Amino acid sequence: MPPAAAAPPEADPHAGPAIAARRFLAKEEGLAAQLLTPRQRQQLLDIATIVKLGKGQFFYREGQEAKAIFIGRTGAVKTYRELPSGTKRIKSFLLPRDLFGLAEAGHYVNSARALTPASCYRIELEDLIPLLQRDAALEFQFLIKLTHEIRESQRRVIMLARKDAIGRLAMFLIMLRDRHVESKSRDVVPLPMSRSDIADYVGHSLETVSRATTRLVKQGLIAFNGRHQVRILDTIKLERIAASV
Amino acid sequence: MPPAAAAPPEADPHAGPAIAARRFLAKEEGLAAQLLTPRQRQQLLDIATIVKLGKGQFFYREGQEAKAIFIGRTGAVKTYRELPSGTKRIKSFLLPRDLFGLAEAGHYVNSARALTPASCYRIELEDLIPLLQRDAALEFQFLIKLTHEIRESQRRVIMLARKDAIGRLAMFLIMLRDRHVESKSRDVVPLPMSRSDIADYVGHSLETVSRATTRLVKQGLIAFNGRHQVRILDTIKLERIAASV
DNA sequence: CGTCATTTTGAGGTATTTCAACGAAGGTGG
DNA sequence: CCACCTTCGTTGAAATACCTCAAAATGACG
Repeated sequence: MPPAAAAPPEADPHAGPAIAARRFLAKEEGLAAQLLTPRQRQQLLDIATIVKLGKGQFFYREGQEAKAIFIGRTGAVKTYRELPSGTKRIKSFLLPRDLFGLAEAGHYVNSARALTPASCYRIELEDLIPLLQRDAALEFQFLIKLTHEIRESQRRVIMLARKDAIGRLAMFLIMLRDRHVESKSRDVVPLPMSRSDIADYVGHSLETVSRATTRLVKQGLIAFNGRHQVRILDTIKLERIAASV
Repeated sequence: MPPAAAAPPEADPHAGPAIAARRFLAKEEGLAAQLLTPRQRQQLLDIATIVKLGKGQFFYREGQEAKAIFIGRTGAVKTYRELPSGTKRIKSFLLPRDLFGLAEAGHYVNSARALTPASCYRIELEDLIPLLQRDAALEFQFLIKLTHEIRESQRRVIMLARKDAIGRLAMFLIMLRDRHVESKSRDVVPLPMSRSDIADYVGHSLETVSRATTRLVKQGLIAFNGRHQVRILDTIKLERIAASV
């Protein structure tokens, strides 16, 4: 999606919430980071600390008191929830610029763990809330972020509604590619998560995902550079598969 | 979920957005209608018209220009999207108090159709936007509504991740029961939608859903009063099935 | 009360899951 | 730096569950 043309939220001091409403109701596109003014960005940086974690380490765990929110900076993070049965359900994969750490009733509802060495901005709620109180436009940017969550969730519903393994995988790959905007070659997509994480996310067994990737490779649509990097060889066909709902 | 204890948003005229932020970040519970002050409610009623439609009629169709939002009043509504392949994908079922008609780029992204004779409040964006501009707290109530959408979407993801038909159906029924707060007996749940709508929603074929309901009936967990009303006979067991992820 | 759409039930085909074993990769310690 | 060990990924075969096609039964509606 091309970024929505949007007047800077701070153009009119009274416009913040109002524009917010209009945007929400119109479901505008746009990542918060892209819409932040330089000053807003600086304000956030001023109160943010940078947290660097090694692969497998936790930013926070399910049930802990939620004192801060996080924004991806480098690397990749997954959030998930342990289920009574012991299995875990992946909730989402977070890349740079993604906001995570939203809580329910003051506690984190899932755990956030680094998939690769990762660094994130950590912003204490204690510092953030007063800032948002003063800047409705900035607050709005956070709300925009939430709409992002809605959309991701809905895309995932569409994906999960498909019954064929290859279709789901194709959608997953396309989704990942579209989120990974790091210039370079658009068709080389990093796959920082494990196959079993993918399986969890797309709602199939690990083996099924493995077989599906193998089939895509054999059909010449994708190729692997190691296990954690895919190169999309035939975008057209892959997109066709992903779109053929 | 019990309604969140919340100070009236209008207590402090400047508190609107700030409280909004805190609530969002803390993911408080609560339906907009429950949090609206009498005055806000009246303001909305003043600009709302009531639309009554017969079963099967459309509140709006996919692609139409979005000029108004709707809030369920009586009856049930479904929103769905036609897919290129001709099948339709149910996006959600709307009950009284539910907000729907959010647009993307000024147009409705799905169609809204009455499942039963239904009436809804219709609020023209033209009238709503200025009102929201004046009342940040009211605006916030609309945003709260959106978080509701996030949550429903996420619950659905959990449901779709399950692989067994009975489990999905059980979750669906519990979900519906929890949304249908109409006092009376909590265990009699109206099922205004068709089996094929359910099938679409839970991501299975119509026949599979039918077989799953039959099995639940034979196990004595539920019983039907006609096709559009279920009575939950064994809440404990049904919830156990729904929860056993 | 009859017609039509919806739902249920049945049987066969197919895709995924599960169980199991093998192979590859990554991490650790010697 | 290599060897070992553990984790992760691939592949195979059998079992299971769902899907599709088809026909009968139920219920809705005029």
